[in-house]
Amino acid sequence: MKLANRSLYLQARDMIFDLINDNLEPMEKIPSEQKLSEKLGVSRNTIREAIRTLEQEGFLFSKQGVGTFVIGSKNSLKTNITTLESSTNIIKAQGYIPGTMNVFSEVQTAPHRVGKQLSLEEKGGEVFYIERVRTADTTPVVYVEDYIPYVNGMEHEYEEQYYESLLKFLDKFGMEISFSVCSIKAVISDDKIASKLQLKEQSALLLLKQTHYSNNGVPVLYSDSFYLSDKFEFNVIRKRG
Amino acid sequence: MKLANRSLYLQARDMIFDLINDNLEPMEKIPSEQKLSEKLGVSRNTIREAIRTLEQEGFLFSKQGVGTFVIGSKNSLKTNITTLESSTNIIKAQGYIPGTMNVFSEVQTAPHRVGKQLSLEEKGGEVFYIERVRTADTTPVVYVEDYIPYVNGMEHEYEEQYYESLLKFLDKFGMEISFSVCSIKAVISDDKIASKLQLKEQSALLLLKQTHYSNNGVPVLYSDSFYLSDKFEFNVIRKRG
DNA sequence: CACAATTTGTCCGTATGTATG
DNA sequence: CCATACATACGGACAAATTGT
Repeated sequence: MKLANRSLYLQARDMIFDLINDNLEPMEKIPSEQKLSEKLGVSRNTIREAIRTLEQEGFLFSKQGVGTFVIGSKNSLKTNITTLESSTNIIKAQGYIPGTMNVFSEVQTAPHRVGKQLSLEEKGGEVFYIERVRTADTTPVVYVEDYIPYVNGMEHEYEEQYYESLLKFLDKFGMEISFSVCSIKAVISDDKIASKLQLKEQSALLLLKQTHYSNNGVPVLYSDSFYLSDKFEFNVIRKRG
Repeated sequence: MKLANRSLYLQARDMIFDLINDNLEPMEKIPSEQKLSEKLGVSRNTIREAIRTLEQEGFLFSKQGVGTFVIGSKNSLKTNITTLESSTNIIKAQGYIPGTMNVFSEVQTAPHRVGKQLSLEEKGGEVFYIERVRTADTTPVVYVEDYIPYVNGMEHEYEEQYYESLLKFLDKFGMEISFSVCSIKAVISDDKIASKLQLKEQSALLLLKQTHYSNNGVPVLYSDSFYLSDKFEFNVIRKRG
């Protein structure tokens, strides 16, 4: 009972997801696990996996003895912060056309706080530093500083084609990102950031300080991302412990 | 095989959690599911449930074919934003003594945006409004505005003992909060907030706009919380989709 | 108030698939 | 090719919560 390159429970997730978006309203009850199991021809456990996934994504919640209900559909939930997405996809998700400006990069010695996060203390501590401004419909909306543990010749590989997707660039060096540990802060624009983002007055920025890890648990990227808060909305479902 | 009032997999979770905090360093490998299954005398499925829970809490990550590793221990991870906690607990978690100042409350007509979130359009749309400043070691750190669908006589029940825990107050009215849908923004302090939080200069604030739901999926509380960002750190583990 | 029906939650066992070294 | 470890999938059984009779 094995199909496609997408596991059964993810196929079930997709079907339930479509059901939510096409036929159900927020707070409406979805069919029972038993019914879905029969309807989709998979075991109840597989359905539970699918529902669990949609719960984590913030679309559903379950109540023992009662049922499983829709929290929000595709359109009601914007950017879920627990899902690690490229700025490109985040900009797209908010309905804009993404672009890139003012790219600057160089090989440099890692600042102390960055070296610490990337475990570069012993070795020379060199990083490939990249600075970018991302735009939405040509308006600057995000300023990002990336620090990547330096690999010889890396700077020559970084070409215009990679401006838009750092993730693809990192893949080339066997640094596939799996997850990030993210600290969320609010800051007020200083002169540097105001200039980068072409701000006329002081603005509130959402700062995501992130250490990204490969699927081996090795830190492969540290980044500070400054999002213009009036243009962006991050969401999260918080559950009582 | 049923004990206590805490399910087996949660007991297993607790034991693995202790193992992490007492014996293991970040990025270290924990024993295999098989070993843990034998050691704790439960099925591998139950161990997987426990590990899954700790993954969601941001303490572990697993890699197929390799093992499961520690991301951070209790002390390295501060406030995980995906866990819904009272301000009281958040302040405690950051190492301060919590307090409350400037409590103001009244029954009022719900502002439009609030009424919409609480589905109060039809009925008169009255809410019990509460304004509080929370302190950490007597320094103001959070300003909160709460809106609760009004129940007759509610304002007379709201006494000093509930200043610290709105959750307990809501329990009294059968409005037990189960989860919240939270939108994260950054804002600059305006005159009102500056006065409430006794700020001398413009400050960056982390704004959590939250609609809280009971375990029946009924919205029972809308709140705007303004956290002084230099005092607080919210964390989240973001995983690639 | 008691009881049954429904629905999700927990737990077990087993088997096979997939990734890594 | 093999051993190890996690991932997926099936099946069954009973527990716990809620709702209706």
